[in-house]
Formats: sequence, C-alpha cells, structure tokens
Amino acid sequence: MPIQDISAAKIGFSAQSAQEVACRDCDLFQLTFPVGVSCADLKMLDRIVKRRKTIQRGQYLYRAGDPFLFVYAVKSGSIKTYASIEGGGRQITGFHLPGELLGLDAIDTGMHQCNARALETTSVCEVPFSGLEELGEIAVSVQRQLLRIMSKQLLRDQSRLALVCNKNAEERLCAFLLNLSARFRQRGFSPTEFYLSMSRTDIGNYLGLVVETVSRLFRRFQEQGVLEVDRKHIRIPDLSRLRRLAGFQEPEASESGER
Amino acid sequence: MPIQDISAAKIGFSAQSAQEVACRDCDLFQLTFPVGVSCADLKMLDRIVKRRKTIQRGQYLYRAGDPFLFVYAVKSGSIKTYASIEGGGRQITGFHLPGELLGLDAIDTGMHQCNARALETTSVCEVPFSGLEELGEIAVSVQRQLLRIMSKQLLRDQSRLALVCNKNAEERLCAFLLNLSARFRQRGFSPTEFYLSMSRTDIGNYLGLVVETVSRLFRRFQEQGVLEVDRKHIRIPDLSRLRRLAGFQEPEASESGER
DNA sequence: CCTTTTTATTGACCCAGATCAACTATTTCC
DNA sequence: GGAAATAGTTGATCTGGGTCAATAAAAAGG
Repeated sequence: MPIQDISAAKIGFSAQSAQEVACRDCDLFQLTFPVGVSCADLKMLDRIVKRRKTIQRGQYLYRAGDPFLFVYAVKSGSIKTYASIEGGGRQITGFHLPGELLGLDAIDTGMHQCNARALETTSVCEVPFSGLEELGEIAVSVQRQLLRIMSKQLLRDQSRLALVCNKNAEERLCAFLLNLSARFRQRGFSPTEFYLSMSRTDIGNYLGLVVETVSRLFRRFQEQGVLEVDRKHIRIPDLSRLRRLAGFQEPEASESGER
Repeated sequence: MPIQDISAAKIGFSAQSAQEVACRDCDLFQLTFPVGVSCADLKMLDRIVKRRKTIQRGQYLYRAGDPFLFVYAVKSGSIKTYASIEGGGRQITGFHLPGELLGLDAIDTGMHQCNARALETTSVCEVPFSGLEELGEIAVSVQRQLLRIMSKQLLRDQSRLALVCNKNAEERLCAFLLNLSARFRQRGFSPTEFYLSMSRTDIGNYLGLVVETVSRLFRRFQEQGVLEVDRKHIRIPDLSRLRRLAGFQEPEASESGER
C-alpha cells in the first residue's frame, strides 16, 4: 500500500480510500427505523432496496428530463446535482455525501429537473419510488419520514439562500466548510479533516462566487492559519475560529473595534 | 362606494377589495381532489378543515419556535414568512398568495422555524396537521399530494437560489414580477395588473438587494415604459418584454449588439 | 387635524468581488 | 511518456450595487 493511502486512511473521507457510511447512519435507513418498523417490514424494505450501483467520476446518475423512477442514497463517494438555468449557465443545487438522499425534487413532475453527476467513484443504493408507495401497512410511516426529510431539505435551502443574500464571500466559504464538517461528523467521519471532492469552480457556483474569489480565500485562510489546505485536502485546526469567521455570533451592538 | 374601490375592482388583486381565491383553485383543495377522493372523504376533510381565521396587517400567524400544529392555506390577502439569521439580520423566505400553503417547513422539527406575518388583512384556512394524518383510508393519497407540494416548493427554492446567484439586480426584479404574475394568473387574478402588498424593503430582502436598488429599478422601469408603477400598484404593459429583460432567452452565441 | 413614525426616493461616493489576462499545476488520454 | 485539456492560482483593473446621507411621501396614532 503506497504511503499516500496510509495517510489518507487517517482522515474520515477521501478520494483514495472511499469509506462507506454505515447503514444505520444513512437517511434511507432512518426512513423506516425511527417509526418502529417491524423486522418483517424491514425485510420487505430490504427486498425493495435491491439495487446497488457504482458509478465513476463524471458519470451521470440521472439527467434532467429523465423519468423519476428511483430515490438514491449515497453509500460512498459524492454526487453533485445541478440545473441548467434559463438564459444560459448552470446552478449547483447540492453536494450529496454518504448517507444522504437525492432525487426527491422530482416527485412533483415525475421527471428529474437536475443532473446528478458523480464527483468521484461513488456507490449508491437505488430505491424504486413506486416500491416505497407499495409498502402497504408501513407506507404511511415511510411517507411521513419522507415528509420530514423534505421538510429538512426545505430548511437547508432556506438557510443557503440566507447565506447568499446576507453574507460576504469569506463568511459564505466558512459556512460552507462548517456545513460539510457537520455533515461528515453526523455520518461518523472526521469533522476537522476531509477531502473536497468538488472543484473550486463548483464551490464558487454553489456559493454564488467566481472561482478566483474562492481560490484567493483558500490562500488567505491558509496564510492566516484558519485552514490547512493541501489541494483538495482540508484540515480545520480550530472549528470555533471558523465559526467566528462565518459571522454566526451576534454582532454585539455598540461594541468597539468591530467593523 | 368610493371611486378608488371601483378602479381597484378591475384588477385581480388589491388591498382595497381583497378577493378570495376559489376553493377549487386552492392548493388545499388540490391536496385531495386530484387523487380521486370520494364525496364521503371530502366531507371528512371538510370536517377537519374547520377553522377559518382572519388576521390584520402586521399580525403574526405564527412565530419561530411555536409548535407546529396547523398547515395554513391563504384564502385572501397575503403573508410573508421570514427567518432570523445567525449573526443578525433576517431573510424573507417567501410571500404567500391566495391559494398557497404555508408552514410545511416545520414538519421536521415539529416547530416553526420562520415567522409568518400578514402583509394586509388576510384570511386563512387552518388545518390541523395531525388531522391530515388521521384521515385513515385517504391518508396515503393526501400524504402523496403533500409530498408533491413540497417537491414543488423545493424546485421553487432552487430556482430562486439560481436567480440570486446568477442574475443581476434588473433581471432579479423582472423575474420576481413575472413570478408574481404567473401565480396571480394561476389563481384566476389578472397577470398584468396587481397590487404589491409587500414593502420595497421586503422585495429587496427577498431578492438579495438593498431597498435603494429596488427603488431605482422601479423608477427606471417606469421611465422605460416597462412598467406602470403607482406606489404599490403595478401594471405590466408587455409581459414578453419583461421576460426578455429577465434574461430568460438563450443569449445567442456570437450575436451582435448583445452585451 | 397635526405630529410622529415608517417607508420610499434620490444623489454622491466607494468597495467587495467580478472580469480579464497570464501563467502554473494536474489530470487525461493517446 | 508526452501532448492536450482541464483546473487552479495570482495580479491588475473595473464596476454593479452597496453605503451613507438627506429629503419626501405615506401611514399611523393621537
């Protein structure tokens, strides 16, 4: 095993040694578990969640316009979803990490509105959406969980909007990194050291910034000791310092020195 | 009846003569109707959707932190929802017009995350969320409709994000007005003449702009004949021209004259 | 009615971040 | 392994829209 693989294994998440999220840490599992589904029901679910799929970097999981047949849960790796915008350009709608679901925004039209593309070699669980609706007895509780997951997604979108509308470039990038950090932690990976599978351009697009700005910010954070940046590998020496830079503390009224 | 009321009656929607959306045009009704709910079921739903509530301009329908008990459908008037953002400031998360639901982003936590405040005298239908889950037989189809409505909401949020990330101030305001126009049309009001119940400040906040910018844009649109603006009353002489300004047409590659 | 408060308008000025351009590092793929 | 393509960095310059300030116009509240 080459040295780079050993060092990569230390960190929670990396391109070299893609680690899987445990099933109990996956949103798909949470779909049924918390509502007290019986063992028999779980078997039924297991029967439905049959397919396991692996796609390579750059490949599409689905494209805008494809019929909505499956909900996907990322098992390992990562996926970006993006929409083409009227009048040219595209907008990244999300980065999907292990344990997270994607595809739910297609329920309404029955057709995917976004493109979903692997950022690295990625393995997903594929669940026929119609299957979820045919679970009979437990369908109501599964649907209730789906409602909760979508409700959570709505809140996430809202806070991202608030970020783009109200925070400057520095605060946005800090908030983005903190968000990734929290999501890695939630799924059992390191919150302070991880691998950015997306390009600088994608990060910029996601945050409403151009790539040059993102690049300059990474350099500045590196210089200031806020981050240790090595290409796509990020280490956060001090999470609370990053939190401060994200502007998440109340700006004490009539405080001296503050801008 | 004073003259202003007569002229107001012409337009689809106004503060002076608040008109109700018909039940068949309301999302709440659509919650059950399209899935072939029987007459008996409809009666049951009618029993559940008991409360009708009217609130005055500035009053709260709910506040962040309130327990999530009801889903609301706007019958007449309009409501803004906004969240306080960490580190100060607030973000308007939506304007809710007749026929539209609000409150669904509270499903996950069981607690409202936003404040909902009436922009004018507003009448709403109040539906106990637990009631929706106790509909027994038809619960699955109601929940399926709820999923669709939330999926639609996700797409709306995504396109708003794309707007703020990729379009300039002029394009954003045009897109906002076109969006209102389409929503009024959908509910049976005039798409070319309507009343803006929200303040300029709110519009700016919603679009990620400051109030001065919004004000200047309205003036410019007025001067250029794109809009007829009289305070909060808006008339759109030429929808397709507004659409062009919103930058929704493909920017023909290598086309002369275009900026 | 008049006073106070809130909301909107307008102008002057400025700056964060976009744009443009040149270059370097990495990855891809014959 | 080397050429081509892609992704990232860095500096110089520019500008859209923010900030500040000063009214003006409505709305609210006696």
